[in-house]
Amino acid sequence: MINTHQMDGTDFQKSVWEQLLAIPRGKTRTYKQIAEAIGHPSSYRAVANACRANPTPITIPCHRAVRSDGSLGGYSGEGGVATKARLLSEEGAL
DNA sequence: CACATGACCTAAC
DNA sequence: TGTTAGGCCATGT
Repeated sequence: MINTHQMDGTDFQKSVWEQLLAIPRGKTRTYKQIAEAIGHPSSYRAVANACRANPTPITIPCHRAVRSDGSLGGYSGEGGVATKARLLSEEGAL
């Protein structure tokens, strides 16, 4: 288990990261769904920013966040969206 | 405090 | 199906 509360960032970001960690392996959630999950249904923009501001893409499965259209969106980690697509493919979410 | 940024969303053409 | 335009919110400068 990982304590997001000991990481750097605002409470909002911590909440977002917590939801990301709550996403089961092989599954994907839209940014808007995450926004609703943390109690900020209209902050989907900030949610995407929180993911981008994610300090540890390794510890946090930020690659499980996709767009409502089904597009991958983006990825700040190494390899960019290419790595994101590969990770999802490895997990069977693609 | 005001402006600019971004891994977005929805509707309209 | 692809593109354009407007709205939306937390963060950083």
